[in-house]
Amino acid sequence: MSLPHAILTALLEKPSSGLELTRRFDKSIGYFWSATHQQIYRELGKLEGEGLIRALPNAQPSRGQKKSYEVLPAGRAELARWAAAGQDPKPLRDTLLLRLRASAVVGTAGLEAELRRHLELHQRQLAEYEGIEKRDFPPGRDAPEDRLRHLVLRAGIDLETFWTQWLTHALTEFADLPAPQADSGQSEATPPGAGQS
Amino acid sequence: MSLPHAILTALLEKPSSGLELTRRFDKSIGYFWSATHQQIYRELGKLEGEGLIRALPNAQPSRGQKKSYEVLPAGRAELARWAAAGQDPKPLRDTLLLRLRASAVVGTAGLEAELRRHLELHQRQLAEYEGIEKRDFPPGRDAPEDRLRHLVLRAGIDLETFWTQWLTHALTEFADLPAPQADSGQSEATPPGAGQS
DNA sequence: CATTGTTCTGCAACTAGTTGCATAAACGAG
DNA sequence: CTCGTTTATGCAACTAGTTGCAGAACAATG
Repeated sequence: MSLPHAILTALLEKPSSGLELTRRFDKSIGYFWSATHQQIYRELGKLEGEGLIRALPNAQPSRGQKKSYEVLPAGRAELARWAAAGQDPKPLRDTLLLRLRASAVVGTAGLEAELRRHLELHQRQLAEYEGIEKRDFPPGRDAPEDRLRHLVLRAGIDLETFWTQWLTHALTEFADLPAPQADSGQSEATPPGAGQS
Repeated sequence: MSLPHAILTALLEKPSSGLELTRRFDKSIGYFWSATHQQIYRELGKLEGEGLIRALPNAQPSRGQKKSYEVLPAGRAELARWAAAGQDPKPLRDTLLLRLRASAVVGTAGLEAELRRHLELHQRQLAEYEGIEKRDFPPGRDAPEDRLRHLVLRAGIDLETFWTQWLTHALTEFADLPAPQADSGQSEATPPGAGQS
């Protein structure tokens, strides 16, 4: 139940149309809460129905016609309420870790390349974040809202740093592993051409 | 599409009934892929239907009666295929960061307590992981599968470490913020009792 | 002005995960 | 032996997110 609030935040920062929101989600906001344009349109409709936002009056409402929204007081109040409410962090869900664990049973074949690929992706993302930091947060800004936004960006940077370090470490571990077998489990006569679904 | 593979992994490590699986998901596997017992039962049914696992013959099949499963060769093959296949890391989705960003617009009231609470939760989790590390991975083990499992645990430890550090940093930032206002945005006459839902 | 491509909006169907509850056997206590 | 509790299995309905596609306006071009 966070997408509506992500949209409210984005609209408070700047009133926008569905497509503009989509683009902004692809950039800054999407870095920690991604959404497709279909989700966004659907949610805009709901939010309007609930009286939390409204279409800007100037643009006329017809299909294929740009329609911008702004947040109403009720929307702002709801966002404030939600931001302060208690919410537990939801447990991690990571397929790479899962695959690593599966590999402990079923063999590490092919995994190393995958680790390398992920390392590269995370390095790229890290570089992008650091570019943003240099551009948007030069030393010596301290409007409170800048500090908060910087804090969020820091989380992104530190997370990507963590992943690149962990992946690098994982790769060195792999380097001196016995050798990638197709199956290192407690082999119980797995026929070579066993097939599947 | 990872739950079936998580189950296959768990069953390869040790054939189990639905409830046993549920318990194991609450512990080790659930640390990076959580699942409820309903999900697990549903998925066990599907996997059996697809011929990837089968019920152990000894136990009789009646409701309320324990029924254990083991992985068939086809299941092992499918797991190996999946573990080696390419999968992009899916983008971060974190409500706390989102709420922090919202707070930059709508005011930081109540947020500090929430940060503190999360800090405590992450510290607790970190302590638990470290306990497991001490217990299950004493120095000097190097069976390849132990190394892999340790690597996964390391990821958990390092992630929790990251969060505790980031949250600590965030709290010091909060300490010298102007003062938590109910609304620090470009105030446009937000009536105090504006509403909700 | 018909044709084609792009921008912008949106519906519908599907997949994955969650919540709430139902049922059946097993076991212990009165 | 029956009543309540625990263990174990499972269905059904709901929520959130994803995928695939389609339609309306607008702009460029022959």
